[in-house]
Order: sequence, then structure tokens, then C-alpha cells
Amino acid sequence: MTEPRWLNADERRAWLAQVSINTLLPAALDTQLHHARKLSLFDYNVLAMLSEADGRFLPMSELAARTSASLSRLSHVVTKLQNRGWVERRPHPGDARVTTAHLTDAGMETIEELAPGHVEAVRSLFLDALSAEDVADLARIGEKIVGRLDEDHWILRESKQS
Amino acid sequence: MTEPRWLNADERRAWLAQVSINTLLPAALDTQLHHARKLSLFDYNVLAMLSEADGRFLPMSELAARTSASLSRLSHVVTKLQNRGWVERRPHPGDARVTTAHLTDAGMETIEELAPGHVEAVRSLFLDALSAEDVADLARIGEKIVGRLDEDHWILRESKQS
DNA sequence: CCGATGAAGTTGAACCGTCAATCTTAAATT
DNA sequence: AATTTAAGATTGACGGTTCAACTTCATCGG
Repeated sequence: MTEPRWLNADERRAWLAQVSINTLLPAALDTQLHHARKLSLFDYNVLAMLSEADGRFLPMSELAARTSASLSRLSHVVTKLQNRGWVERRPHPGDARVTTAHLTDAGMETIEELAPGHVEAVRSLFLDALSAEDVADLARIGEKIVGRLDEDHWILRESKQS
Repeated sequence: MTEPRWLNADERRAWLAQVSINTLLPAALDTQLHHARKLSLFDYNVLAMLSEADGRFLPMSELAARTSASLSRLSHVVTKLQNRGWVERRPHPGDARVTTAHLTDAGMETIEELAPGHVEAVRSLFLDALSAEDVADLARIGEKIVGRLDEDHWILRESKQS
């Protein structure tokens, strides 16, 4: 029953800013992508991760990790993307439990069409607000936070490149 | 039709970290609050903003601004909180278009009960990853981003205290 | 003082995400 | 080898969010 340590001024500012960014940024990007091709930021990230993967496919579990999503959420979304002809499911040859999600040619075309506008939106809503030092600081700080939320998060492997 | 400027290494790291934080952090806090009292982070923020307001009430529009939400979303949520007895709606005496949301005594008790655990969770998932300088940097950078997303965001008024 | 414009707010439908239950297959235990 | 345990994935129901349509009321220009 000890008194909790409330937030000091900087902590409060950092926290409130984070909450606002969390709400406003995905909303703005969702809107842009929805207008362009009726998909969400999450849909886009799924396609983007597949497009960058070797052979343009990944096991569902790995894809879930790379999009920070639950397997359940991913499964629903892949079903939707499959219905639009952008993704295919195939069984994994070596392990019958595993399903792999493959980006189709149509899916690749879609993301290539969408990428320039999306990158522009990320710049204008996010990166253009910041100096190069800010971006470097934010990368460092952001990865610390990600490490707190998930010690084994894949993006930490990427930048550590041991 | 000029070639888009793709993200450089730091930009990509900052952006990917932001996307992951955006997904994982609200999910973790939602889970904590949902276990404690069956409410979401957004519900909590609504109650928190009311509890900090003069007289424990705010017009719907102002409450929407302070929670970075659409009026529609807020209206649905206030209806839910009203059904639980934590919030009341009242007409505004001066302007008949305005509805004010008031925090009830039961609502106040609820947020006082919830606050210590929530602050602890914010610390352990977010702030404890960072040094004091990190927090200050993040506050500064975060407010820059918020300013990009919404020039007139209320949190910018708070810290400028001119 | 009257009509147009726009702000404040609500509502219902459609869509998305979460949770718990379930299924199949691999690995570990004995 | 049989049994148990855990990993990978899917599904349906439920609750939350968004979008568009609508209502009410204030304000501004004539």
C-alpha cells in the first residue's frame, strides 16, 4: 500500500505525447491508405513485410512477429488479403503445422503502387517534423522501449547485426 | 512521377520502432486495465481527463480533443461509461448545442482505484526503459511530432504556458 | 430578422480486433 | 511406443471503431 510514484513533468509530457501519437498517427495513415486502395496500415505492413522477405513468403508466426500482431489477428487479415488475391496460403513442406503466407504478383504490384504515397505520408506526418539528430535519438530511444515491451523483438536483431 | 525518397537507416529504425510501440504498448495497457476493471486504455483516459478538469466536467468536444478522439467514438464510449454509472451527460446552460460529460463520484472512485496500477504499468512498460535524458529528449521530440499531426493540439498549450 | 453556413453531437451499419475454444502436428517424457 | 505437452494456426462470437447520415442550434451576411 505504498504511495505510487506519480509522473514528473518530463515523464508526463513524454507519456501524453506518446498517447497522442499513438492515436493520431495510425489514424492519419489509415485514412490515406484507405482512400488509395481501401486497406489499413496493418494490411499494408503485412504486404510490406512479405515483399521484403526472401522468396516473398513467411510462416504465419514469423509474419505475426514482424507485424507485432497476434496470430489470430493475422489469420483474419490474411484471409481478407487472400480474398483480394494479394496473398496465398501454402502448407510448409518440412513441418505440417506451419502455414506460409505468399505475396502474389498482384499483391506485389499493389504494394509497389502504394509505397511511394505511403512513404511520403510517413515523411510528412512524422519524419519531416524532426532533425537528423532527432531521428537518431528517436531510433535509439524507440528501440529501448521496444526491448522493454518484447525482449526478443525482431527489429532488435536487425540493428544489432552481430 | 519523381522517384520517392526512401527511408535511410535511422529513419527506418525510428519508424519501425514507432510502429511496434504503437501496436504493443496500448495492447499491454489495455490488457492490464481490462483485467483490473474491464475497461480499455481509451476508457481510462476519458475518466482521467475528466478527473483532472475543473469541476470534473468537460464539453464533449473538448474531451474529444484531450483524448485525441473523434466525437463519434467519444459519444459511443461516454454512453457506455454512463451505463456503468461513471459519467453523466448534462446540457450546457449557455449553449444548447453543447453536451457536457461529468465524472460521477463512482467514476472518481474507480479512477482513484485504478490509477496506481496504471501508473506502475506505464513505468514498467515505458519509462523504466529510459534514462532521465531519454525522457526529456522523448518529450521534446514527441511534442514536435504531435505538432505535425495537429498544430493546435492541447498538450502543446500545456507545456508552452506562455 | 431571415436564410445559409457551419459547429456540436448522436446514431446505426459495416468493419475490424480480441478472446476463448478448438484442431492438428511436433517434440518431449516415460 | 504411448502419452503428454507444447507449437502453429484457425474460427466464431462479441465488443469496439469508423463512416456517413442526420438533428439541433448558433452565428453571420444581407
